[in-house]
Amino acid sequence: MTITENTFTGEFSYTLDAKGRLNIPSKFRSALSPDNDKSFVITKGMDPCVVAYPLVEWQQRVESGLRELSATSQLNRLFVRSLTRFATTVKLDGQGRIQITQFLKEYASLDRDVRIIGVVNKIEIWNPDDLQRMQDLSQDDFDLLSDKVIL
Amino acid sequence: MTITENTFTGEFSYTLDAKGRLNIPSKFRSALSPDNDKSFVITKGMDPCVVAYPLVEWQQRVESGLRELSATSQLNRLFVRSLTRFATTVKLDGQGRIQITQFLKEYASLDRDVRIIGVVNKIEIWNPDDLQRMQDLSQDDFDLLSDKVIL
DNA sequence: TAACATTGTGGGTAATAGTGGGTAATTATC
DNA sequence: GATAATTACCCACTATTACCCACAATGTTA
Repeated sequence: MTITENTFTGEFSYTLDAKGRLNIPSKFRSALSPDNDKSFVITKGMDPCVVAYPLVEWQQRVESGLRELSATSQLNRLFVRSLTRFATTVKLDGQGRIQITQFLKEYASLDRDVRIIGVVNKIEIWNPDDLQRMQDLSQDDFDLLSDKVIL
Repeated sequence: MTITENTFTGEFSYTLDAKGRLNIPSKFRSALSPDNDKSFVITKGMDPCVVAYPLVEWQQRVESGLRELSATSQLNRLFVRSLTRFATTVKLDGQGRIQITQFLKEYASLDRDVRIIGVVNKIEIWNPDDLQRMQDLSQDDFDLLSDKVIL
């Protein structure tokens, strides 16, 4: 399998059932490398959505990054707290679903229908209405960033 | 084999069958280098068409660039989302066909008859009517571009 | 020119994915 | 420590997808 591990793309519609369980798209599950122990870390996104990192991605990129931030700066302390406070490790059940915590459901106003999108190294879980309300990039913004990728 | 790998040229007419499958021209399939694992990444084009990149092309040019962008910047988040949301990795089936997602079919208004064109490092999939409506370049346009390429 | 291989297209069937619900195990509450 | 609430695990159903086989049309080779 040449597909890059722990890399996610695409948008999918799923339903959050009465028990608060949410199916993870099969494509995302198979992209998850085995060392993740079928686990994600879900937390509050910077946008009004839930963000899910593969467990190792969270440990290696996020946690270790936060470790480097000096706690003498109040800004740093607030930032670290905002990310870790609501972070929970969740494991896929036999059917490939995860459990979304009550707090995160409310934060992202997740009801029954949700939209799941892959954002390269992590996954975002949105209320469809909120996602649609997100403004598009202007051409100027796009031009600003277009040297990062070659389409 | 004298053809350059992962380089596509020419225009072809194909049909999207009832199951949403689309044949990829044999010439394009044989131009696809083995490390692509017979896979493309299909996504929304800037024009009203579907664009398909060889998997490694997408990984090297787009994905790796996006990975470097810090998600603490809102602009970056919008940018990454706008590129990955509509991107799906698809693999050729035994007959050399790919599956076009519902969203992309609607976006490019693809019905039964489609036109597939090679655009150097990627492939575009068009509704024949839309493609015809695209105007050709004028001499002025050519002049504007003349310092970019040497023909 | 006849035999053969390749290509584009269609369809049947088995496997998989998404969803829902029951029950036992675990955790929380009083 | 007993009871209630929550979670984890198992089973089940349906729709979709992946895989296989088939065939006509075209191109290629002997």
